[in-house]
Amino acid sequence: MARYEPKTAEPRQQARWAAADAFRTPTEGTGKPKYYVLEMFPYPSGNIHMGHARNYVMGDVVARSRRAQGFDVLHPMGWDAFGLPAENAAIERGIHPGDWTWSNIAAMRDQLKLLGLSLDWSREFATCDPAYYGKQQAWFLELFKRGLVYRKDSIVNWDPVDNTVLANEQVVDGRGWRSGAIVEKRKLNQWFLRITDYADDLIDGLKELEGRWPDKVRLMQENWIGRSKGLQMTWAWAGQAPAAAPDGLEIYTTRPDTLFGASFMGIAADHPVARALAETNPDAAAFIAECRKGGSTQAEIEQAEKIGFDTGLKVLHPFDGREVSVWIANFILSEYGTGAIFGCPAHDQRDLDFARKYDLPVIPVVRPEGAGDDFAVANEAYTGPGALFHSDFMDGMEIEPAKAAAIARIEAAGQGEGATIYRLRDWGVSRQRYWGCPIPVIHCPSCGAVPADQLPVELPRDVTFDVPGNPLDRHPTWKHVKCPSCHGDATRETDTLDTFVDSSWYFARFTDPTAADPIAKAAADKWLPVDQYIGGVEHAVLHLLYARFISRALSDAGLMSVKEPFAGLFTQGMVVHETYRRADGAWVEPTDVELSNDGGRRSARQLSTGEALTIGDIEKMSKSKKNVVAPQEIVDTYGVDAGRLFVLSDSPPERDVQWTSGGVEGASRFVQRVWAEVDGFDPAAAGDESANASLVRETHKAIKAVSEGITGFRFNSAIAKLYAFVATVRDHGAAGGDARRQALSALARLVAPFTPHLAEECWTRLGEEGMILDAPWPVYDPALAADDEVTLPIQVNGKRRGEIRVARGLEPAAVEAIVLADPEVQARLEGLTVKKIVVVKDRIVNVVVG
RNA sequence: GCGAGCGUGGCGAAACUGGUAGACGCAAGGGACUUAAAAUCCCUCGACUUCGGUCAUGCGGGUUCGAUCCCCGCCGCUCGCACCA
Repeated sequence: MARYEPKTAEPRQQARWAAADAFRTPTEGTGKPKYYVLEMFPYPSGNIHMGHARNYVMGDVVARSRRAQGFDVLHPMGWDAFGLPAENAAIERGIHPGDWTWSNIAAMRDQLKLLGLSLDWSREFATCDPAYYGKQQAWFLELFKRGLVYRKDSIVNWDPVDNTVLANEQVVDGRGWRSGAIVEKRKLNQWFLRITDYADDLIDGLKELEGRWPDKVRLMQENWIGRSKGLQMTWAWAGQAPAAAPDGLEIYTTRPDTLFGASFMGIAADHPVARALAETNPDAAAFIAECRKGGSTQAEIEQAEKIGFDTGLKVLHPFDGREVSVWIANFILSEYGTGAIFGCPAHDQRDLDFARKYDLPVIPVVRPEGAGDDFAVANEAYTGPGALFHSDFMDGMEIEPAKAAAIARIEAAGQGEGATIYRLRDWGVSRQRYWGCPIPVIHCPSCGAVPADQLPVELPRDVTFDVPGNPLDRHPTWKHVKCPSCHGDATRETDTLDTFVDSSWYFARFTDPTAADPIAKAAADKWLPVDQYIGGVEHAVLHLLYARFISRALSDAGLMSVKEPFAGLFTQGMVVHETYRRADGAWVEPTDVELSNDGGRRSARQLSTGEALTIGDIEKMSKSKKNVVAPQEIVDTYGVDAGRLFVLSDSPPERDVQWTSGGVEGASRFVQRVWAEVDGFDPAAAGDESANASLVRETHKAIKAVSEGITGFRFNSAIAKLYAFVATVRDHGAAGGDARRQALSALARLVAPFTPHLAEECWTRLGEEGMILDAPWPVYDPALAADDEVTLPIQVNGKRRGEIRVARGLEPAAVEAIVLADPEVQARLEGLTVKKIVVVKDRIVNVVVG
């Protein structure tokens, strides 16, 4: 009997699939239902790591099993190829970002192909290809025409050394992540997409994804959009109105019921009234400067003391007409609501902290049940339920009715209206970067911003990175063009699009990647939505929210029909590994480590130096900690199938999996065992009748368990069942003939999604025609899986005391009789009174005694 | 601070909607084969035990014939958001 040799078998099967063009997506009407499986496409950093591999293997298990179940499967792959690292490579190594990116893509494609994934490579594209981003420019202009794209001044994080805007995530402790320079706030004219137009729809749509998206992700998106309902209203000035807000002070509140508890007004340091005051009042200017100095790190915000500045301005209370003073306060956010609030210290902790510091009145207006007129708050604001008091027309009302009453009164007086506001802001998409999709707009001194008339607007290749800043800006000719409208001298927009734009529609382009239109409607209508999307939870908000938004916007523009792009979402865990460290603090990679285990005490030694190592935390595989295992090494040592199996076998897919060499060796042993069973099959041996029947039963149980494990995304359980099933097949040495053939045939088809190369080899060895790829999924027959006898545990007062074997489906009354007649049970019950017997059919018996 | 999730052997974990806790794998121990090693195969493997049992799913209560699963209160860890009015 020959050992299974992955080294020869795997390339052999991959060549077979390639020769048959086996993974090309069926396009003609096959009459089969469609299934679109997609893994989040990678950034071409140059290397496929284990995290990628686990992600794509999961997708491949889904794709291969759906195919076997009779679906036409679309399973494409591409490259999210624009972005900063390419420019950094250009700056550091003098390579053109395009060359760097394309050579990385070539390298990664080769690595990916080793994994034996059932991908339709004919649909591959990279977002940095003008054939892709030109189409993106086309729909961008369509949204521009429809008013979903606009320009406005906005305050951005500006890195003065790199001369560029930084995303919030690129600012670490107030410094640029790359340059280390202190980040400035700068006002720039930027392009925005009106995602806030879709805020409600994006929240409401989440409801329909219940059960198909992780609750966590839906919740994160809901919080991110941050819808709140309240009252937007204007307070009239007492005395002379400041020029910056002649009509009064506009505020937003979610607690209009507490209006009678107002004791001060708070405005943000950036509020127009505050800024105007600073021009004439040096103290105010100094205070505002102080506010701006406040750090932006989390710890600093947490500890920041609430400080304020009394402007001397006063407004009139809308209900009782008293005067309320207006303060500039550091804890008011200028970007949220109107940048101004009314302070109600009794029922808001921040307001209370502020009021205590500046000795402002604290007026409780909501009291919990049972509290009297003397209800007061000390240093903790009361935010619980209760009834209104000290509140005139709202006295005695509960909070919700009081809110409605207050809003009605303000609306009747024409001082404001009920309003819903969002935390979500419009999406700023301008980046002062070369390696991105050019924004296809031409600025004309007389016509303004005009859509480019020639698409694609291609990036010029001849750029340099020797000076900081955007090379498009200083390119000698690229930006100088004629206005498409008046044909006068004009300039191109030199900002490029945020790379999240590139990834917000690629799944639609995959349905027909060479179409003349950005999205080929017929193909998109056929394949979308993506039935199963798989990727990291780190994209829970940004990427997934942007993609949902763009799908809605493009649908409304008539470019596609599906508003909710991902019908099913799965977020997979990371691949983690132990870390090893030398006494001098240097990290050591696993290939240079020898582990030993002395009666449970583990120790590590560096192979190259012999030095003792400290075994450190288990962390995400990363270059900096050197705890990386390359897929290539695993393929070389154990074969792809063992690696594919192991990344899914040891942990539930949504959880992190710890890579261990012992684990992958276990997977490799399983591969050998499967092969040994198949290779040792002797069709001539008929087998023993009862063993045959038993093997058929076990086969059908395995089909059921593995099938359910795969569809339920419990790959680890499915694999455990496969391990157990192989042992079962082996233990049924007395079974042969058709029963054994069926068992092995089912085994091969059940392992196929996980270890496809092995499965093909087995298929051929079993004498089957063609490829297992085209074989149908084994069918589970409940009648064949059922045992005719079951084991019933017998409990006495809930504790297990024994068991009996009875015919399956035996009625409770009959079971009861058998149990009571059982001598062991009788011995146990001696001297006791049986109060009750609970019999759950085919499950358990519980005798309750007193 | 707010929100969500998770706590089960030495380790990763399993247990379908409340019904035999620890499947499967790793590590460990013992044995077979071998001149030896590797590989492979077999056995043991939650704790305690007077060997009949007893205790065990973070801790303390509750509901139930029966709780890893449901409810209440703690403790711990992880993640997300973070002065959002």
